[in-house]
Amino acid sequence: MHWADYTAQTLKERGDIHVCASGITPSGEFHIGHIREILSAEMIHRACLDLGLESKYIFIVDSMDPLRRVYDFLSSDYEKYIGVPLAFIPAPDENGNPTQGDLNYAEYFLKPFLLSLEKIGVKPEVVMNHEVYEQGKFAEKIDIAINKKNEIKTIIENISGRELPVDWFPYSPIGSNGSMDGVEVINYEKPYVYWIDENGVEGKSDINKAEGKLPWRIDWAARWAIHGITSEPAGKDHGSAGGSYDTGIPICKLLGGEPPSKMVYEWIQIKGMGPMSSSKGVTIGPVEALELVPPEILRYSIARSKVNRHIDFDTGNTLFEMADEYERILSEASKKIEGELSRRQEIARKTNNGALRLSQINRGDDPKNSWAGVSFRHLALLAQIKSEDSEVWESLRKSGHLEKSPTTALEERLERMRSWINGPHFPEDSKIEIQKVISEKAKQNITEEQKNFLIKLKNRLEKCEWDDNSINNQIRNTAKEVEITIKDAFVAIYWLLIDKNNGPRIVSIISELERIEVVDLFETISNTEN
RNA sequence: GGGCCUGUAGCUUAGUCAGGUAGAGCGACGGGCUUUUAACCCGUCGGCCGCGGGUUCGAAUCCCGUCAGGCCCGCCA
Repeated sequence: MHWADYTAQTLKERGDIHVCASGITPSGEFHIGHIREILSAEMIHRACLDLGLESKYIFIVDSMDPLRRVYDFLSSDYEKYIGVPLAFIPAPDENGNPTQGDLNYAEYFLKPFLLSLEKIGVKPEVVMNHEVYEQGKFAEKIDIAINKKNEIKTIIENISGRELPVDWFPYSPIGSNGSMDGVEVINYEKPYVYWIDENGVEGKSDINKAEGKLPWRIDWAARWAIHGITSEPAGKDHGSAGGSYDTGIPICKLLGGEPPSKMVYEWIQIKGMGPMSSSKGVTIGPVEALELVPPEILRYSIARSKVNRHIDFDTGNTLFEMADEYERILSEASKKIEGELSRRQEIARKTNNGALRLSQINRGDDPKNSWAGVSFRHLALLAQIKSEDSEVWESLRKSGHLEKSPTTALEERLERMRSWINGPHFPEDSKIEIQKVISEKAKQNITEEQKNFLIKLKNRLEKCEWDDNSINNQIRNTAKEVEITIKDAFVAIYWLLIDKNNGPRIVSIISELERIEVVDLFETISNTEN
């Protein structure tokens, strides 16, 4: 059974109404790791619906979280905003300077991310956390937290093993300069928290407004209660013993809520580069990813892995494998079952089908409609030697991959394939560049005998039938005639045509090219000294 | 120091929650397509399931121990 279905089944025991949630702090560019946060919850949500439960999916944006420090992509002008909630800070421009517009910092980073989510079919109910504070929905929980300050302190200290300062207070008010840093609480009289900030200014914060916030560990527990969250997968940073999930559970109960059961997902890493980190520039943005990877396959990359396994996000060779795996599972799903399946095969099939189902952009879409019918590898090959899409379709019809017109799924694949090929992530060894003239490297690698062969071959290619069969025959016959091995003959052609000593079946490539193009290239070899 | 996760074929892994003869993909190798490498098709090889103990008629699966790798433990999610 797929992990999302399994989770949904577990949730069913708890009740019939569910709220699945994700929470992310918009402190910088969103990256592919955040997609896992989102999709883990969203897939559970879909699985709940598929199980006949009532469910909604909310995406809580931690817009009330303060700016921690001046990140590398920000100018030093942001110094003054440290400690200020992200919703109350102006968005940066492309140079990292604060802008004058209406857009705040949180929205600035959120907006493009939401667009990407739309493309992968995620339609969350977006909750801006600072608005929840503004609406006074946190007030009751803040009041309880302050009244039960010592109990909460004990929970945090016992479970996390961390010692809190003597003047610790379960609410951080915003001081006179807008920052929560260095503000000391001096009194609480519902609904006001009285404080003195680092400039010596005194003031009060109304807990019914966004004039301060709960510290993270309590904030999280409080929102479970406020929104009635029943499922919130969290990154493994929260999952370790004594982490915020562990303290959140008893705190949530203390605040009168029923916490979700703990679920921890592993992180996505970029292959060979360790964990995703905005500050180190080790990121692939969802926007960038979606330019390369079809949306259902991006979803599949999350759906196929169990939550507790880390994912190596790799835009190189493994992308070929993953995309082809998607196609394969898809075609297996529609195959008729022959004979009895063993229990294990049954499980595998169910899991795969679950992954396919949850990978669809729109819930309920038939996975079969996303079938492209061509492997990524083959498409990559064609996309590189055919500049016009129509030529690609023509070739696919010839090879029997395509009957009539390409499906939308296939058209979109080709479009992304082209941006993948032209971008920096396409694997070097999969690149095929048809040469216009013989390269220096090729000259050095081609012997005198091979050169003779190529010149002879050119003459024949000028007039032979232009199909795989006769081109191949010309090559073999010519090789025989000049007495070089078939292998040497092909190696020479590879060097001339693609500047490498091997590659895909070269005859097929030649026949896909225009005769004139090939002959012109062959022409350039006769002018070389060896 | 505390804890989490992972360890199954060369590589990526399924199967572990519900114990019942170890599955798949890729790669490699071989073959087919009058063709030779990365399009298509078929086949073969390949696993003391990290190691040691225990429970059981039976363990990859449960229990204990052990080793190895990855990761988390600041109001950073």
